[in-house]
Parts: sequence; structure tokens; C-alpha cells
Amino acid sequence: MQFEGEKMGEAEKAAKQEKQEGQEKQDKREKQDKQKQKKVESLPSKANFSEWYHELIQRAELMDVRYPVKGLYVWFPFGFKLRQLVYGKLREIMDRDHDEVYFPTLIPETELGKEGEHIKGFEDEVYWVTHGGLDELDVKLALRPTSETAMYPMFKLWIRSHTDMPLRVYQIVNIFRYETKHTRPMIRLREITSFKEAHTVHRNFEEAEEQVKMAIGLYKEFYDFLGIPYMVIKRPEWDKFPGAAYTIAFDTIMPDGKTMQIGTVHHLADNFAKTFEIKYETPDGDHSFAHQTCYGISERCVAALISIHGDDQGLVLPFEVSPVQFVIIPVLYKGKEEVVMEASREIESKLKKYGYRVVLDDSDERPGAKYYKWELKGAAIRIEIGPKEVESREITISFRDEKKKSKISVVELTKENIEKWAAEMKKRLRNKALGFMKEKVRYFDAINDIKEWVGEGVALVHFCMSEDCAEVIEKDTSAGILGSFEEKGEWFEGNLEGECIVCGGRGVLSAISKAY
RNA sequence: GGGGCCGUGGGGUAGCCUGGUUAUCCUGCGGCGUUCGGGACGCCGUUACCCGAGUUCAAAUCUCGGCGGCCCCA
Repeated sequence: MQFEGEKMGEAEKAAKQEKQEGQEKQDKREKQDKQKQKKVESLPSKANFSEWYHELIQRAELMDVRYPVKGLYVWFPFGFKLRQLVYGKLREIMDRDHDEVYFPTLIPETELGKEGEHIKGFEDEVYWVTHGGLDELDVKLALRPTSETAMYPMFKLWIRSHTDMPLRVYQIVNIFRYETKHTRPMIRLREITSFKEAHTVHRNFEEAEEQVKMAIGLYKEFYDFLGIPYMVIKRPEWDKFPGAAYTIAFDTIMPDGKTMQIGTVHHLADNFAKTFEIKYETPDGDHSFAHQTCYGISERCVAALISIHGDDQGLVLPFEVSPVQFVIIPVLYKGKEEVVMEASREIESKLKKYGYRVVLDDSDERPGAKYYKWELKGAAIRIEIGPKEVESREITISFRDEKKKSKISVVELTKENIEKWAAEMKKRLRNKALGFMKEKVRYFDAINDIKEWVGEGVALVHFCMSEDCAEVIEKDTSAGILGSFEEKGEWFEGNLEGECIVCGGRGVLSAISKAY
């Protein structure tokens, strides 16, 4: 709103300028220059997503991108708080039926290389530790690119009998991948700092498959909680996790229309069990290979969170994960400072007693500057208290995602009401994000029309999943096939099955996009 | 995998082509004062030519290499 006002002002001035002469013209110019300078201070528009993201991450103090190694970034305290709050929820979900563990960062080459498919998938992006001090190591050590090969040799020791299963563990660790292309904070990293990886072991394929479904359910709960819409998509054969029987991914759509994978669930069947000899004794006394699953989420969940809900002013976060749930801005008029501060502190302590994260911003800046600052940082609810409010025992309240203020009585600031407001805000965020997603998804039954669209959003087609047909599509559209829909979202009304857009054979509903 | 562009205070930039003065402007940051309902103002202070080698009397500027960043194509 602020922006539109500014733009209109500029346009008006431009129009007038043509009619006017001399000194006045000069004045207008100067004013315009001033306005331009003001714009330098604000974020790039979200329409320019790449720049917006880059700037926001630094200005909101999420990450410092100046660390002198490509693809490695520093979490600022504020950013790390957000990370902790988001991962707190993820932990809560995982802890219900997984045990948290910790496995080492270093994996010997001999283990990493055991599973043929797996190592082929990672060999060009593994970091190696080759020396201990000045001595070359006999067996090189890999910085884990993921932990299957760290865990499974141990699982072999842990799993003896059918009663040892199901085994469900997870860890939240850093992992390393030698990315050569365009790295960016939280999205493409050389050190993924916040990889939540779960690994499970089961008696047979079916029980592992049940686990896959359960994992999908957990991830849905997580992303629903964050108000992030997603597509649940089965990756094509050629794009599954190296060593897996199949892979199911969560993809979301970023503001620029590209998709981003924000979670994966893999059914490993007994592929790894055979390699690592994870065998167990059945009730009958036979021996049988276990079946496994693994599933992961990285800090891309935070990237998605800020990208999807954020606006031109900065971060917009659900109340539950915002590092600052309430910001109180005292409006200090000369001579009335003390009463205003007193009332502000009263509200602050009341909210803190409820257990909320509260900041009373009594810094030297003017109120307007503070509004901008805390909007940038995604403070969920803002409370303004000035002489007027003190007089009437009211507060002025506004929600980050809305551009309106309202006055309420101090007594209405109850825990019950706050929870209600938080829930309403969540609903608004989710609906807005869902609305955006609907706009970004389009069905096509002719291949020629896809190329143009795919720079803007996701193309849905019916597709037979053959690699030959995929090549045709990828060549003609210069976009990739994400895979087939595991389930149809509420945002699509067509059929799951239909004729393949390339060969006319039997096809299933599939997604095509440019992906991060 | 291939090609192109760039690196100047904490952030954003001018200067570079055509080598030579005290390196430009905005913002930020620290101090003091007046202020405070959507980015206040005054005064004072503060900080930079990515690293290394070369050419040259002289390099932010030219050349090469490294590191880092951005964009395009596959």
C-alpha cells in the first residue's frame, strides 16, 4: 500500500511536470530524486524475486553471505532463532515415534563406496578428507553428503531379530556437497547446515511402504503448520534417490514460478540391506534382509517459508515461528514519555507472562522507522502505545500480514484472543499462498504451449513416464519433469489419468517445471 | 558442460575506456542536541580500491593467475 501511494505520487508529478516550467520544474525534479533515494532504502520488489531474496536475507539479519568460501553462509542470531523455532516443530513431530541419534560426520571411503548406485549418484560432489596433519590417510574420509553409509554398517550390528524392528531414528546435522553451480543461502549450499534425516528399518517391503506413507503424513503436517502449499510427487525412475526403489518428493512453487524440492521420502527396499548385510532372524528361525526407508528435510523449508509468505516489506511469518511475536512501539511525546513507557512495560510484562516472545522497542528512532524495521523482521503483531492509548486504556494493534490498524481495549489482550488471532493469521497466510499456487499451475494438452508458460509456473500434463518421451518434453520446453502426482491437490480438478502428451499412450498426471 | 559480465568503506555506487590532485554520492555506524502517530533534522566523528604477480617514473585504472559474486545457454 505504501508503495502504491509512492508510485502514484510519482506518476502524478511526472504528468504535472510536463505542463509546468522553470523553477517549479526544478523543484519537482528534486523531489523525485529524493523519492528515488528513499526507494534505495527499501527492499527490491518481490516481483524481482532473486534480488528480493538476496537482500531480505541480509537486511532481516537471517544470514551473513560474506563468509569467504563459496556456498557457505553464517546464520545470524536472528536467523538462527527462526531456524530453531521451525526445527522445534519438526522435532516435535519426529519425536513422537522416532529416536534422535547422532552419527559421525566422516565416512570412510570403503563404506561410502559399497552401494554402487548410491556412490555413482554422489561421487562428483563429495568432499574428501585426505590428510591427518601432514600424513596422508590410508583410507580417505568423506564429509557426509547424507548418512546412509554412516548409519547402515551400524544398523547391521543393531538389527539381529525381527523384534528389533521397526527401528526409527533421525538426526539433524550438517552435510556437505561440492556444488559447482550457482549457490545461494538456504537453497543451494555446499554445507547444508540443517539436514533432518530420518532412517527406518522394517521387516519387509510392505511395512517399509507403510512407513513411507507415514512419513508423507508427517511432512504434510509440518508444511501445513507453516502454511506452505506443496505438491506430493513421485520422481521418475531416472531422478530417484541413488539406491532407492522409489522416491516421493514435496515440491513447492516459488514466487518466480520455479519449483523447489522441500522434502523427500525414499523407499530403499532391501537394496542397502543387501549391501550392508542388514539381516534379521524371523519368528520361524529363517534369515531375511530388512527393508528400509529414509526421508529428509533441509533448511530449504526456511527458504520456502520466507519466500512464500514474505512481501515487499520483508518477512511475513506465522505467529508460532516468528522470533518476535509482539513488538511494542511506544510513541513518545515530550512531557508524556514516562506514562507511555509505563503503560508499554505493563503490556510487555503481561505478554511475557503468557509466554510470548516480545520486544519493547524503546530505541531512539521515530515510530515510523520502527514500523518499517519490524515489518522487515516479520514481527507478527505490532502494538502501538501513545498518549491517546494511555488516556483511554486502549492499545493500537496491527497484524503483519494486514495493512490496517485497530484500537482495542487493554482488557481484550487475553491469551484466548491472541491464540484466536494467531490462528486467523495462519489461515490468511495459507489461503493467500494457496491462491498463488493455483495461479501458478496450469494444465496443458498440447506440448507447444508449455514452453512459454514454464518460465512462469508449473505445467500439468498427462505423461507416460518413459524416458524417451521425457527427452522430447525437456528438449521442447527446456524444463524438467518433476514426476507424477502421488495425490491430486485440492487445487486441480482434472483426472489423474489420461493420454500421454507426447506418445498418446497411457499417461498419468505429471508436473513440468524449471526447478531450483 | 559451454559462454559472458563484475569485484571500490558495514550495504549500494561514481571514477577505470584515455594510468598522475585530498577517490564521488547515498545509506549505515558512533557521539551530542532538538524531536517523535508510517523511513526526522542539525553539528561533530568514522571507515574502502578482493589477493598475488607483472608492465610502468607512477596502477583502483593496463596484463596474467587465484579467490569470490552475478547472468545466459546446454
